[in-house]
Amino acid sequence: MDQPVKNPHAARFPVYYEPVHVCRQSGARLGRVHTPHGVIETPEFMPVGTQATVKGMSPEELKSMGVNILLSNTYHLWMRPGSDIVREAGGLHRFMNWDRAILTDSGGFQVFSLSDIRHITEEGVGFRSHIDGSRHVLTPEKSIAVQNDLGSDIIMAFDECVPHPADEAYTKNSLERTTRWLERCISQHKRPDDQALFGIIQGGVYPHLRQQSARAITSFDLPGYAIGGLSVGEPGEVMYRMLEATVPLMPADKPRYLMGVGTPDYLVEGAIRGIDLFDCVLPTRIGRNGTVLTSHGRMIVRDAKFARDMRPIDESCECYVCQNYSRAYIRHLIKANEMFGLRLASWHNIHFLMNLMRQVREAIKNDRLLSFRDEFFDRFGPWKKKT
RNA sequence: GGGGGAAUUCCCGAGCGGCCAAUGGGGGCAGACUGUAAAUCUGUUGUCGACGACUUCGGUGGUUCGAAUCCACCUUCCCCCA
Repeated sequence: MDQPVKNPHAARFPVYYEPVHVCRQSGARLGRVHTPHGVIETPEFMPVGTQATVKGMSPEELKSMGVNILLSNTYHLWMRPGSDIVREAGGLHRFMNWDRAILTDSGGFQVFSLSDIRHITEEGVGFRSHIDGSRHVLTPEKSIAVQNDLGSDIIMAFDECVPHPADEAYTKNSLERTTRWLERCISQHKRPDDQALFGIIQGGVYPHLRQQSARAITSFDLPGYAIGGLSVGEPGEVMYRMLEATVPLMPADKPRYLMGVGTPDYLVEGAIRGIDLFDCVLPTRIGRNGTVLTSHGRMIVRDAKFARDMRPIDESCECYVCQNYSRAYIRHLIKANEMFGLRLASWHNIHFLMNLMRQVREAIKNDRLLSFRDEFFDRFGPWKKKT
């Protein structure tokens, strides 16, 4: 049978948080997020599969690395193939042959990333399709309806991911609109028994706005909450301060998700500040573009200096890629535009981050996450190279 | 044997008297990438003691104040006719 229920929300929500341990050294928390498609040990990283696939990777390969939850996207699947088709396929899990948990983003990030081809109003966001230029309006109601069709375990409220920099007035106005949109999302949600709706806290780089948003969003009784609008170009220190201003206002008995975060330093620092879930395109994107993660930092394996380097990407890595292929071979494949090279680089990078999170959880369990951070980054070095 | 065309910086290929170290691709080199309009994008790619100088556009001579660009010959390649 299931784990013993330690959380009062278990009876009310399809997704709930089970606390396991709090690191006495850092205050970071170890836990389990229960979903209709399995349990996720947290803190955890979610690979991104925007178009119902983690680019280049099969579900079996992801499972072999211990991936228990991945992220997909409302906007993209709405545009193509259309949420009706996914619904007819039996839902996103069956459509993409993934029987573990799925979280879908609401399209809120596309309000940010497609800023050149969209227009925001109180009603919603008008988009020109990035595929064929046709006009569409994504509203909170539409986003939730699409996500209800997709059938993901965790669905996200429709928000505006505010760009950086944005002035205080704009940020405040936007966050308040995002809060009003949340109410509409909740009203529209038709599957609260098997899909958990998470609200998203905004507020840009202004601590008091972050707090205003956190209070407003968490005043709605939802199964989980996310922090959005960070990691959009602001300095790392600013992001950490925003987390410190926000996380304490988020309920301790519900999952906390930091959206779009990604680099090893942000993952560890986020965990230290009480975050449970992260997602990022980073491992697959930089992999496809020729960069791999190693215990000694980033390595642009595409570079000429690896042409005759027969060592694995990371000599201390136990992943399938490092057990079987050399830097020279992967560099060759990428230079030659062979898809297998893109796959191998993505594969290793996902493994690297999954493994990092395993180590983070182990460190929390042993009350030594701060020590682990220092040891890890002593070798890894800064993400941004000093110039 | 006769007639016509072409040779450009690593490759392809623009340029057809000065604004040309020479457009544009490719390739090479380097960098970026954070809820994916991304197998994408950006920079760079003759040499040097380098906001200037020097050597380059098949070769050799020539015309001109000045040539990758015009002329002559040579070399190589391609096409057509016999």
